[in-house]
Amino acid sequence: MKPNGMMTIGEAAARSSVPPKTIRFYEEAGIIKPAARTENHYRVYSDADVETLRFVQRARMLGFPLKDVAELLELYHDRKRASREVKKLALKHVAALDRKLAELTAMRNTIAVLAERCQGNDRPACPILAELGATEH
Amino acid sequence: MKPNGMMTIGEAAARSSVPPKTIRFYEEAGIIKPAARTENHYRVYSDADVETLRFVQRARMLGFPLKDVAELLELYHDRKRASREVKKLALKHVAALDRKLAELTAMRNTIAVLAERCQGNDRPACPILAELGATEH
DNA sequence: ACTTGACCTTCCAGTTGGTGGAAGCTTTAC
DNA sequence: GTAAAGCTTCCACCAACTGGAAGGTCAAGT
Repeated sequence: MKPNGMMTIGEAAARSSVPPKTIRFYEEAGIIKPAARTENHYRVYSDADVETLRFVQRARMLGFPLKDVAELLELYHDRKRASREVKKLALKHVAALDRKLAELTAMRNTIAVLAERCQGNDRPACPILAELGATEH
Repeated sequence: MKPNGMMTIGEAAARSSVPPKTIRFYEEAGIIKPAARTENHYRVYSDADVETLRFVQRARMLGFPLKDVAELLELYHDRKRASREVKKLALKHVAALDRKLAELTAMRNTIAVLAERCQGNDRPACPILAELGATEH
């Protein structure tokens, strides 16, 4: 564990697992505060900034949209937050994931069933194309 | 059932459930062949074109990426195709869907577990934020 | 001292699959 | 006759980055 220190974007990237390009993008997008600069315009990051970046990274890995990540970050830094707000965002995201899962599962099963019925040989007959080309539903 | 007839993009859109904008986009993207034109530059569609659009629409509803839709369409119009090719595309897509499903399911479960442990009240304590802000993995 | 390579900076383009709107021409309906 | 509806093209925008070009800076090696 190194003590507090300022670092360049490259090191902050290495420590947070967020690539430099993405850090700049988050800054531009208003997800994180603009970094301080050295006299030669290099961005400078503190350990606290790295923590923030890690937070963003974890939230993204859980699939939260960036807008929600920004809100979560605000709540994270607000000592007077109500956990109700956080839970609301989390449950909203779970609901969105459930919708997406249902959609993808339906697709997957439809195609898998069709593929199973397809011979997969040299001949043209194919239930997959037949289904896609069906005139009637 | 109307007999064969030429129609404008609006009617083709209505019959195929693919909006005019999207039809033009598919043409621009090379998914479908450029439509014939009248002397006043209006696009003209035949019943066969509508069939093609419906094919594209169904393939998209099953989540096939546009590139794969283009390939499927080519196979669909090739009487000498091997169903092997079609099946290969279908199984590749099933595999992609399975990967996505695994990813989303993992996200969903992680967040659901965290949310369950969150009181969701006025107070700031929150396992969701705690997890996102965790210094150690 | 100088050069090379690895950083950093900004800006622009591309990705995927469309959607919305502006500006302008036709055609249709009243 | 005129206005609404529908057609045309082109440009911009959504998410969430990623890649590359052009140029500035800095540390190390010779």
